[in-house]
Amino acid sequence: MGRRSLHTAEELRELIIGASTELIQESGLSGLSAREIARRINYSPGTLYNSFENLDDLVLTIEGRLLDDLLASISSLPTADDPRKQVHAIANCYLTFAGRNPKLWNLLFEHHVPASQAIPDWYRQKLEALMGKVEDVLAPLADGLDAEELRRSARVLWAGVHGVSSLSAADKLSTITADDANVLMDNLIRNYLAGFEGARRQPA
Amino acid sequence: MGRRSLHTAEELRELIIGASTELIQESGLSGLSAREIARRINYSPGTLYNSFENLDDLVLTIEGRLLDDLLASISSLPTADDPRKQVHAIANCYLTFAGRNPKLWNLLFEHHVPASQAIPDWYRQKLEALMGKVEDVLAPLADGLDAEELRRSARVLWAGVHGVSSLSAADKLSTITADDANVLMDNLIRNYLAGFEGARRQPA
DNA sequence: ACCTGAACACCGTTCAAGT
DNA sequence: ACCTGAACACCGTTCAAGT
Repeated sequence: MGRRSLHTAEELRELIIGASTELIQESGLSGLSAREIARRINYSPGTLYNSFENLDDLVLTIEGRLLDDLLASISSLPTADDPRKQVHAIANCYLTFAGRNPKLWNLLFEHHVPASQAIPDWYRQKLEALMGKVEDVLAPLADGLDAEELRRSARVLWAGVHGVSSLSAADKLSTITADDANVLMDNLIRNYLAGFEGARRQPA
Repeated sequence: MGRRSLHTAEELRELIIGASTELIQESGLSGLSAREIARRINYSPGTLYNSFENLDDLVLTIEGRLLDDLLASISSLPTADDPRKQVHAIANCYLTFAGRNPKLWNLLFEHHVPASQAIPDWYRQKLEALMGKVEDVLAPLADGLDAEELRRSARVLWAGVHGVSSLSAADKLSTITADDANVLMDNLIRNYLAGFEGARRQPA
């Protein structure tokens, strides 16, 4: 039929992202298909390739939005009196965010950019911004620790939060006692912070 | 052509598992396909369905072998004098194991059994055995903690180790300073254990 | 009983052809 | 310039037919 121009390039891009997001929410990354996206927005499959290089590109774009949204959530957290509570609050924010839409959140870890191509710079910057938030809340507790160790610890804590969140969501901790993720998360933060705060007194 | 009986049912099963494992090692779960497996073992695609219900069933079988292998590795670890070193040793074992074949190891977390069907009991038992190992090394440091908290802590620590291992392997921690996973892992265990051991002195 | 190969209902991506 | 739809090279799974 040729050109239709029912939507601007920008609108079309949003249409595609919207349909893809819904598809993933319904049935995960494996449920995403170019042909099904096209069906849902009433365009032919080929059209997607005017807006995105390929499905990987599209998925990476959606991942970027997720990171933005989480950063916004974390940024809008009220500041607590106790710095420890701040750390718990961030972890809780992560947990709530991931729990609100598990399949979408999983995208960040299920989807691997082919080893041939590098992770884009804008993606790395979003991660960096998120890590910065964790460093910020950890900083008041890190008195006496050098910057590198603080930086490292923020990443370790983040990884730990991720580990608890993803394994308990996937039911891969074999928790017969039905510990929910919140309890596990609390255990992680509590114990990790105790060691972190005590690090000055007995250096490794 | 009809029946060939070049291999017993058991041999055929192993052939399929072997080819699948290689395929995953080469190109991950997304590189696995029934047709490609069949090509490699010189059978027709349909034959796979005599040995396995479907690809999910096959993948789950491979996951089981992985868990078995890791359990064996952990079990053959020499006992150290310091219980803390034992914990580090297990984490290191995990890291080495995952690092030796990242794409294969990733299977355990990329692959999700469809929500419709339950995780098989034998799978859960393998996880349980692994968790038991962690509990065992944690126990000497847990004096005064109730069994439930020990159980919980083993799972939290395991999740943390997993988080560090997987995020750093996937380059998703945005570690500009090239901290390798070992350093991050050491940070996690050191800080977590400090809190864990101190838990009796200042209860939550 | 075991295995094949065609069949069915799907994929991602490209690109000549149309407007 | 934008979009289509056919084409190409793939999928997982089933099942009648053959030995």
